[in-house]
Amino acid sequence: MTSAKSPISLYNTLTRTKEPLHPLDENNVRMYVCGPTVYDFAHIGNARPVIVFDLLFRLLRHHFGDEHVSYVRNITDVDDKINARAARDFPDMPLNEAIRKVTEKTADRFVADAMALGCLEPTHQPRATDFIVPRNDGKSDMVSLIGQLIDKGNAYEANGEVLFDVTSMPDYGKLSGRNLAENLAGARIAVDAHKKNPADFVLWKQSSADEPGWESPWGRGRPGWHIECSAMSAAFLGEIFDIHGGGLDLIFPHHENELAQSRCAHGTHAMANIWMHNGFLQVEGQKMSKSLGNFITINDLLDTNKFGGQKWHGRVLRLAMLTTHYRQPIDWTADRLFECRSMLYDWNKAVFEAPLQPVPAEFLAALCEDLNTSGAITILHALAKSVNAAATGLDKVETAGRLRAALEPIRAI
RNA sequence: GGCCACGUGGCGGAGUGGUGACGCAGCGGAUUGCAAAUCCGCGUACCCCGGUUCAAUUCCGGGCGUGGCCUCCA
Repeated sequence: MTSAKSPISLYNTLTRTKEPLHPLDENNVRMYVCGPTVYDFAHIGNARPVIVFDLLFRLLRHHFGDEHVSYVRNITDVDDKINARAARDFPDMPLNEAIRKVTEKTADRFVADAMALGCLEPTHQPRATDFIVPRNDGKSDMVSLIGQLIDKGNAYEANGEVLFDVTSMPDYGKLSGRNLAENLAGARIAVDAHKKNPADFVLWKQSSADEPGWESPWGRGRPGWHIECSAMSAAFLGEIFDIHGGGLDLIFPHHENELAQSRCAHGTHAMANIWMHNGFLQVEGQKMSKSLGNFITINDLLDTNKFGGQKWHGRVLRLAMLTTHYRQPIDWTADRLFECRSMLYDWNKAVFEAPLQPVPAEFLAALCEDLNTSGAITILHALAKSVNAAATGLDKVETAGRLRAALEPIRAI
């Protein structure tokens, strides 16, 4: 009776329903989340998946045991945007050196931001550049994966590129609900002459002498965007794992293509069993963009007065992000931050130094229901109220301990 | 144009086929020397139009609005 846990149920983009989580291996529950491309400081929109999936990571750890959950969040440090940024910011430096400067600085900042937001370090935080060419330890790599796809007839070489042939996979498009034929009929896709099919996407492209490149059977080049996640997820989580997460915008093409690559290369029926996607964020009712001047980085919020006229503690940002269900759109406003700050203030006051109690079951139950953070917050309010209203010191301490358990170890909120 | 979400009280935001979650702000009261803190009470919300139903905010259809994706954007 000690572990009368609620089952965890999660909304699966693949099936468009909420499903109970049945891990392939309860001793190693595996989750992969697409991390940042490190060409610029992470903005507040980037923070959403970081926080949401950290919450899920914590919930899984609580549920299955800290040692029984593997969470991989990659860092994409090879990308043409990075190259462009490096050339812009360090015009006098050799490109490779400039790139390293950009990616290291940005990646460090990202890791620091995530920590400030109360996130645990993922179990593994691989960098794409370490998984391009075959490795000494035999972990999955991009070049080998591409080779397998060619061997199996899912990819072809053309015009110096290696392309994935989408027609080689009968149910390509299932995740994003896209019908290949309809897409083609739309004719809004620029057709590259060397592609067999306009929807075919790049696995490997050649690099010019001044672009970063790695040796491969198809010449010196660099990987396409999607293949890195196929390689890194397989490297740490195997061919099929439990949960794959990311932002809504990644469903197509990124996740669709990742899934196609992995399944075809491995000959599996699935890449991940549950695909989760967080909703988008707006700032003060508007789409966030540099041209509107409302582009705001995590660092701006933590360390400057640019938003709401003051700095914000990471816990306030975390709570603000979780007041709205992760699949809903969220409007990021200063009012929200002020409100969340006062909520935290009230809870912290109620908690004082009470010894920890077990995490309240109702609280966990809310989170188990597809991360119903609003429901969980309601429980916290109720607990804080009980603490304040408790007649005896004993009740007060006990309830405060339960509140503290919800606030601290799980740091669900 | 195609596909997909979403639309709840002043604000934020869950949820549900049938007695108005929860929080913030506001108002009234209790307590308090005053204040703070705390507690109690107060709001008759679910975009519009049809349909199904004894009953719809909740299901179905249409409309309007907002947002997203449609090749590298979380």
